[in-house]
Amino acid sequence: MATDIEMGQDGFFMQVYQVVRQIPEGRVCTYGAIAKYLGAPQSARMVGWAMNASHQMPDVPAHRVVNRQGLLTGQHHFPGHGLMQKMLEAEGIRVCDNKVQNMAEIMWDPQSA
DNA sequence: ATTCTGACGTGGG
DNA sequence: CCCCACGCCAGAA
Repeated sequence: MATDIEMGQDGFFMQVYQVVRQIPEGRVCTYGAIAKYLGAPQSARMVGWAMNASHQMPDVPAHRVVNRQGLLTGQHHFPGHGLMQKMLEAEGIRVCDNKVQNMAEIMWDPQSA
């Protein structure tokens, strides 16, 4: 029934959540990488939109999802100020000025998983 | 119903 | 370097 989240494997959102959930600790992923992995490289926006609803999803480390530049674009959506960066740094991720420094090294690609 | 915006990415000027 | 437009889909006004 559609009263609740009936998005199973057919739901684009759900697919995004599952991918994000698989992001290992200390690693980050990009919206585009997820979108591309799902076969929608042009729908990176939807990935971000899905993340917006991710707060109803358990074990969805949205803080590990950054944009192509490695910028913590979703930082403003997190409770508290600078929480996202703090969480990333807590995992050993080097962040500076709201941007992941060694992003290329910690970049986790679902396709490679 | 229409219009705009949005946690993006790519391409063109 | 900066600015603009397109695509993609969903949600809010």
